[in-house]
Amino acid sequence: MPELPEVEVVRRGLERWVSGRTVAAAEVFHPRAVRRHVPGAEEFVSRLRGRTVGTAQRRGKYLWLPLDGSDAVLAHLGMSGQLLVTDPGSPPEKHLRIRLSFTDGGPELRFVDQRTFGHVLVTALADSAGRPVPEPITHIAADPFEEHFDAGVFARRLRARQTEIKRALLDQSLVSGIGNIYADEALWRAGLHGARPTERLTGPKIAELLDAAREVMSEALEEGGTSFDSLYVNVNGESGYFDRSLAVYGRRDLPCRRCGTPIVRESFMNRSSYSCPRCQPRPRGLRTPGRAGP
DNA sequence: CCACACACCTGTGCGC
DNA sequence: TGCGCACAGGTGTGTG
Repeated sequence: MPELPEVEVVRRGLERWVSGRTVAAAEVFHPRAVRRHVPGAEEFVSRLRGRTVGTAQRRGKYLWLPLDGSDAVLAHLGMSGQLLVTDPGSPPEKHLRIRLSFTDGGPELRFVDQRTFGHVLVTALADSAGRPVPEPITHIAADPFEEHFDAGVFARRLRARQTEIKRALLDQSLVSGIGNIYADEALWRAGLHGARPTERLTGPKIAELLDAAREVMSEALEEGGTSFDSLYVNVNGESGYFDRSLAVYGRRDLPCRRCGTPIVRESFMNRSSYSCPRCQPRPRGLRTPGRAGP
């Protein structure tokens, strides 16, 4: 379940191991892995041959490798995607989907993905929110660590939404990089229940929430990325498993680290939300599912 | 334009 | 032992 910190760990790995090298050949082992590459798998392969990779880039949960010229290889890891740097001769992984070899005969880059929610494609770059990004992700908002991220614009757009705060945090067109785990953690730090209506949040509270999101993701990044199962592996194949910094996620019935109240799990958007019922009281009245408004 | 439900996937763990 | 099912959940698409 890679979110921003995990993806950043992968980006750093790509920058170290892949940037500056020239692709000798690409192979696609599963068509679903390149389903977003509109011209098809064969074109994907021919488009990559002989191209030299620039400095690895990231926005939110998306990664890309600029190519000489004006396009880039774009990747999203989805739920279970991994980018592995491996010895050229090593045996194929069970869920190996794409392999890139390089002209220097050095390590290969492999895209391995069990659940096939992730994908890779080659695309042109376009301008978005102050910098060039791959065309298919121009609708993805800047993440909170980008230089051009505008907290004022974020607060204004957030309050204009008629929705709940956790939904908004997960909306990558509003702010990118935050997934289910760090959304819960940021909400806990800010003392907000995920069902709080966005329209009634104050400017200072939104700023506090944004700071909390930045903090929790920075801390996870320092620890090498967080993930809740063994599926997430960084670019060198090492597990990014780490959960010491998590205060609520996956901690049902365990004591809140702030007040000791047992953490509760609630179902939300077909997934789990964890919160402290004392530190993060559920809003009363309006837009509580199954209840009439005042 | 906006909000939301749902499809897309596979492996794991649990109850019966 | 094996079967069925809930669960993990990010994103694009379709619907109202």
